[in-house]
Amino acid sequence: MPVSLKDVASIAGVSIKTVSNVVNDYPFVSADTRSRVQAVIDELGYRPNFSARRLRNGRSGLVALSLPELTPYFAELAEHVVAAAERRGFTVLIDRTGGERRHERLVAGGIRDNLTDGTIASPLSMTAEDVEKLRGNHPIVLLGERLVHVGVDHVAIDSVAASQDAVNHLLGTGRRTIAAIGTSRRPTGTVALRQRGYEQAIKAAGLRRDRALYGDVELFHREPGYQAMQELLQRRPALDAVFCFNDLLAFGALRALHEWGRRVPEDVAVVGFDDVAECRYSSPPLTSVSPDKRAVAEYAMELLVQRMQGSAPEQPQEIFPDYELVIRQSSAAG
Amino acid sequence: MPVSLKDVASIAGVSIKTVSNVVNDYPFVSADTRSRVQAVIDELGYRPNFSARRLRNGRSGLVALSLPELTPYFAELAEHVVAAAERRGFTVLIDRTGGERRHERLVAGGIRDNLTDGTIASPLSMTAEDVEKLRGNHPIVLLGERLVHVGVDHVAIDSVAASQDAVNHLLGTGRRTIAAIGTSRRPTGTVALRQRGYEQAIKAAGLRRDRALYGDVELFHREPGYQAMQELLQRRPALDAVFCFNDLLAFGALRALHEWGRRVPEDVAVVGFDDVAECRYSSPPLTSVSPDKRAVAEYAMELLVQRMQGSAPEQPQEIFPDYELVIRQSSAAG
DNA sequence: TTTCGTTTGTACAACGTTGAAGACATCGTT
DNA sequence: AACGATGTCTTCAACGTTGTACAAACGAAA
Repeated sequence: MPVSLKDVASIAGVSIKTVSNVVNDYPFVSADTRSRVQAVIDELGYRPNFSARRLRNGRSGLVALSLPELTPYFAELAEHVVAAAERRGFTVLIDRTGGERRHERLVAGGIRDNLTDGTIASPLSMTAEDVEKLRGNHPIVLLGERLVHVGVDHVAIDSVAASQDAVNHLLGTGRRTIAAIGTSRRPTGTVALRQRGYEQAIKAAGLRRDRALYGDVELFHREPGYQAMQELLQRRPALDAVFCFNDLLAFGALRALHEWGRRVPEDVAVVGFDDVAECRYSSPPLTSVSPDKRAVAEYAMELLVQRMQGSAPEQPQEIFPDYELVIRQSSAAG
Repeated sequence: MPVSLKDVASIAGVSIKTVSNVVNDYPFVSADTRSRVQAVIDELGYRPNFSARRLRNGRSGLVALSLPELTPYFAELAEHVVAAAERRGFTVLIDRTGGERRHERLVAGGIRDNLTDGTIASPLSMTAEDVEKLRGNHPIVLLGERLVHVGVDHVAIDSVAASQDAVNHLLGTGRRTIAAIGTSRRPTGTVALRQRGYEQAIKAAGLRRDRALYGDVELFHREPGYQAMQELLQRRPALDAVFCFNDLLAFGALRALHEWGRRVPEDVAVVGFDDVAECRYSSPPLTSVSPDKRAVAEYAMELLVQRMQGSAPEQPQEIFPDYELVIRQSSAAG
């Protein structure tokens, strides 16, 4: 049923290769032949067979984007990655891992049996060894915090500095009892860095570290943020600020604060991380660390393309795109 | 560099086909041979070549999900579609069309040169003819409102009834001056249906249609919702309810109402559409029409699989999954 | 022992495409 | 007139896989 080069060739009265040449804009085809062949192509509605092409020349033009889930931050990032890929003639295949290590390992292995030419991954639970062992020679670029000692390119903003900036901003508006939501007993990856930034800022301000101000959390979603905020309010009713490790946690926290009758920002200031679109419309609008998502996507694609072309330097690259703290009402001076 | 069947075969001392048989769990392979071959496969880290397989047997195991953009509703829907596909052994390739007709037409044509086995699409600007002409015999299932007279399967909740329910609910809490946000001068697709539902409910309640209560909008985003709400408040300061054609518009409207000092729900009730996660955390939490997204995704995949297998009935199917109106604080009795 | 059926393995061709290499005109030079 | 250069098109092989058809080995039944 599908139309192949052969069909076009036989009708146009030329060889298969000539049709192929027309399709691929090979220069040495006479205008006459070209238009004649093109007419038949249009007539029959020929479309190149992707698999055959890839089988022959080893490139699929596909790039995998592997994300834990399609939450707002990742969705916004994905939009930028798709755009960046399109500019370079690649198609993005978005793979949702659910943060499961088994699935993520599959991805590092070249996703679904070498279907794609390269992978941009934002791993949650994958370990350094997983990446090392499984990627083989499949080009891969990691988004988000670096897994220690992994010889792989990666692109991420400086989470420690950004977190410090966020907490310093809270300190600057006179807050002194600053909680954190998104912490963990055994912090790894992103959590470890943001937690470190928080602690360094607290310490630098001469405040003491208070474990009761840590809102531990399993997932970076709204509901856990809501829960954590409630627990914090029970333990430390006098807290006057919260730094949330991502925006969703902050939205949950805002709801809890509202229910407890705490005014934001008068009683409690709140800062988030990621600066998703929702920040501008929450009540009150949320102050947030805003990574330059476009830059993250652009750098990631650029690195990946270099790897795929083999034009990248030997040693793994690390890129830290810009970020800024976007100050909104949720952290106005109390 | 990559390991092929040939490599495995030569090392294991069997034919290529035997290795293939082991890989594909072909029954008539002795346990002995099987384990020996499997050992070599593991040893060499063999992975089947996707393109070669597809070239040979005509199936890629890929399904395209074509969406205008990765806004919250589509992102949530995508999660469900990915899950539904995974259950059936398919991988989803998410394609972001940007709502551009040119891009959507590409998709209907079998996305990127028959890379996928089928397509689930949520078209924005594609016309009936586009679909008819271009899909060829590529299996396709449409999400969202039906394009008139298109002979293609489609899955969507009954938008007219759902909109009526939403407006009736507002009427039931005593509201009488009910605006709509998301309308259009020349409504098509989703907009047409929701607008019709709104108008029918208004008329059935014996109220008169008031063009000044229509908040026309270009995009279903937060910002246009915000703008539209402001204009409505200028034109009809006494309005006591707003029905928004999706949640993002409603979030924008909430912000505008807040800035104008209108209390929600006391002064103005607000209802949205889609019931995205954000609804439960907005201020106040947003009443919204909640489509059974899981069912939408499940039905769509089921239909698509049937089409791909050729086991679907001749005439195009239409499926209307369940929905419910989830009532939250934003529309509590004023 | 012969015969037949079952189990296990192999050889071959083909899927649609493109790179390499070459055939064949045509044309301008010498 | 012979020559190479150039432009245009073709032939051939190969990418890695699997369906088809068949061969070999084996055991059981006659």
